[in-house]
Amino acid sequence: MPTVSSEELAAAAGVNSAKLRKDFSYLGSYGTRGVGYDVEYLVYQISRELGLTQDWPVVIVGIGNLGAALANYGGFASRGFRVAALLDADTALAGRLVAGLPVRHIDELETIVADNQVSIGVIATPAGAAQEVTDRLVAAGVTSILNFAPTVLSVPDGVDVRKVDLSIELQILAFHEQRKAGDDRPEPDGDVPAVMPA
Amino acid sequence: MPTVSSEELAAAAGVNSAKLRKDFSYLGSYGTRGVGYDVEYLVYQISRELGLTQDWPVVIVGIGNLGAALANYGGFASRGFRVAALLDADTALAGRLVAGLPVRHIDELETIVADNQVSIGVIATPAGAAQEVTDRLVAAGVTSILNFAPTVLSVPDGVDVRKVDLSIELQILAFHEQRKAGDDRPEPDGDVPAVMPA
DNA sequence: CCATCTTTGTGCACGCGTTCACAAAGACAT
DNA sequence: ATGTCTTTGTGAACGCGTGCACAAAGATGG
Ligand SMILES: NC(=O)c1ccc[n+]([C@@H]2O[C@H](COP(=O)([O-])OP(=O)(O)OC[C@H]3O[C@@H](n4cnc5c(N)ncnc54)[C@H](O)[C@@H]3O)[C@@H](O)[C@H]2O)c1
Ligand SMILES: NC(=O)c1ccc[n+]([C@@H]2O[C@H](COP(=O)([O-])OP(=O)(O)OC[C@H]3O[C@@H](n4cnc5c(N)ncnc54)[C@H](O)[C@@H]3O)[C@@H](O)[C@H]2O)c1
Repeated sequence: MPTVSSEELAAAAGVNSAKLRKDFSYLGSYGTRGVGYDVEYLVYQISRELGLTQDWPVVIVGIGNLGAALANYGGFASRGFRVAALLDADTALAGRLVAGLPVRHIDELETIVADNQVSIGVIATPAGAAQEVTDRLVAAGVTSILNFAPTVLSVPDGVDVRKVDLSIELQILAFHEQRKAGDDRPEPDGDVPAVMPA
Repeated sequence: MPTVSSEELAAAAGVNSAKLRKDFSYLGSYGTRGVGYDVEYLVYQISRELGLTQDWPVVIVGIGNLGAALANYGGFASRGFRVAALLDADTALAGRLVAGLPVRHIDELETIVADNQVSIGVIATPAGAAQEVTDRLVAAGVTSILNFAPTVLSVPDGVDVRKVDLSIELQILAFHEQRKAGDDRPEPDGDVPAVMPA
């Protein structure tokens, strides 16, 4: 039986082995003292706890540059996500195949969500349409939204929203970049704090 | 002079006002007791500290579905980022205009990075090419990388990498989704922990 | 069956970020 | 000027996640 110790896993992940064991302990006692963890069983338990053993249908709304790129992304299917439908308001797009799926009109949203029991929606529309699309998704029964539009969405309690914003990612990089440059070239005026958390 | 209090800002941001004041204090004492913060001056100081007052040239490598979508993203320029060049290995793409910029061949990478003092690179190539592209970017002088390819990149010390992974965003949503569903339908067998950190 | 050896599971202590609470600062009115 | 009132800036307490350290579990060999 192939096994792995918390020490090996911790080294591979670059974390402390005690933290790893404590995290695993929240899922139950799946290890064998003196031996380690049964790899296959551990993978299954973690997958189950993370929700990877079930199939999650998702809809993508807004099949423009970004929406099409997302639809083509293979990492989707390989992690248990199935694209139930691609939706767009543009009637000229309707029926066109993107990543092997036909683009359907936004007015089919309610039917598609209900028929496929979709609980996760991806928004790749322009910012101006994002709130309206969100409201329709929520009304149709979607309770998790991944938002790529640069807007803050308001949703009722019980609905989760995650926002992906390229600008913020770049700003974080730029911030560290500035600090790297500043280390050997301190600001001449004293308005920069002497100490600041990293 | 338009001002704002830490209490107002905290309410708007949904955080504790003391935390907000302490955070601001790391940038210096820009507030006036009994009044609040001068909005314009505060915005400038925060912008400067975050590196938003300077112009950051970036290169995007891999102008496929995703790379083109990123190049078209307007949020780039509005936050002080300037796309210095679009690079791709496909010679058929060379010269084609994407978002108003010509696609240039990957072999121009070193020259472009040096000429424009590019310190930030965005990788949107297939996973198989990402490490090779990274190595060339780093060798050319890039010290911050935003990676969209589903691979872990290895870089020397001093180089920052941020990874954007749609699958993980969806997995986080799916995890919470599963917990929502599980609240009213507890698992019959006892292998689910009674308590677990949110 | 007992001894030994490895590795888990976890109590406890430490450190850091968050929050409380208040003295000091400064605006503004009288 | 002096007093009052608002809001900052920060010392101190609190809470939580991380890491240490070790007893208990269980495999393995004699
Ligand atoms: N978060 C990021 O990093 C990032 C990166 C790039 C783009 N974006 C954002 O993603 C969104 C899409 O970008 P894009 O480049 O694909 O834009 P796009 O214009 O190419 O595509 C938008 C699509 O949405 C459709 N649409 C418009 N209104 C709609 C509605 N009410 N219902 C359904 N569909 C509708 C349009 O027909 C179009 O096909 C934009 O908001 C953009 O700012 C975000
Ligand atoms: N992180 C995410 O959420 C997410 C989403 C979608 C796609 N992706 C990933 O982004 C990457 C790009 O996706 P895509 O759909 O645009 O793929 P794509 O195939 O449309 O584009 C890839 C581009 O990279 C170019 N390329 C290949 N090798 C290169 C090299 N050595 N140097 C320079 N350019 C090279 C190709 O010519 C092509 O134009 C993939 O790795 C994909 O898995 C990530």
